[in-house]
Amino acid sequence: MDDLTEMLKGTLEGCVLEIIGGEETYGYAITRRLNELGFADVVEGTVYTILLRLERNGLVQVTKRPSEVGPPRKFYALNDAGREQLATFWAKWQYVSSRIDRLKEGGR
Amino acid sequence: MDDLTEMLKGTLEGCVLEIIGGEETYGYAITRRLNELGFADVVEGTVYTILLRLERNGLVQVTKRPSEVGPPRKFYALNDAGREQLATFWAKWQYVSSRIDRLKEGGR
DNA sequence: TAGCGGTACCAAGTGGTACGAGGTACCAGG
DNA sequence: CCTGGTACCTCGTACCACTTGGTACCGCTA
Repeated sequence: MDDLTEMLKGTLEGCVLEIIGGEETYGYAITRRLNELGFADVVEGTVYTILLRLERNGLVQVTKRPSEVGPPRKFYALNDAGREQLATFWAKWQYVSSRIDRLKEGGR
Repeated sequence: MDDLTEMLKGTLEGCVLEIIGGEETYGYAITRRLNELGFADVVEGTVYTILLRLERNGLVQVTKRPSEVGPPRKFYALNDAGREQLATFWAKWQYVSSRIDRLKEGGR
């Protein structure tokens, strides 16, 4: 599937939030996870900008831990604000996707 | 529902394409239609920029017709390239929305 | 021990898209 | 004549995913 980037705007951040909500994890692993999930073209640079934004907006708690196979990892976990933001994201997604699906099924 | 603008990026153009595909129509009416459909905050300026883009990209055929209740209207209809683009849009939407729904339903 | 591939992070700049604000103009009714 | 509805457009802004390029840690192997 080619070039989904425009369609991912506004949703990719929510996806990252959901992944972090599932378990405490770090940027490199999140990228791999997204690729697994079918977002094949999402690259590290993109994920890191999202993570920095989440941190800047106070939605995550960050913990640095050493790794045995490479440089130290920055683990991200949702805080209360993050969980709230995630709920809002899913509400918006539900709203938007249902309207679009309705439009697809012939309008009214 | 508040501020869906980021989530609409990349999908709004497809929605406009779908509306035009349903029947030949014009900018002002498309805006009203989107508002009806639940995209309440979409304003005329947004729709016009999309319509200009569609025209520039050669996806629509444009016909100007006088109106009895105001200034002349610019009617838009899909051409072959437009119909193809619309099909591509729905394929992408299907792809993206299914992956996101899967992520929502606990991952794998 | 030098180099390579995998792991892991970050920064600066680009391009596309929706939106805000404002302007023009046609028309009917009070 | 003036207001409100209809109908079009333009310019600037903000935001987001992406591109490109860089740093650095680690284990393996030639």
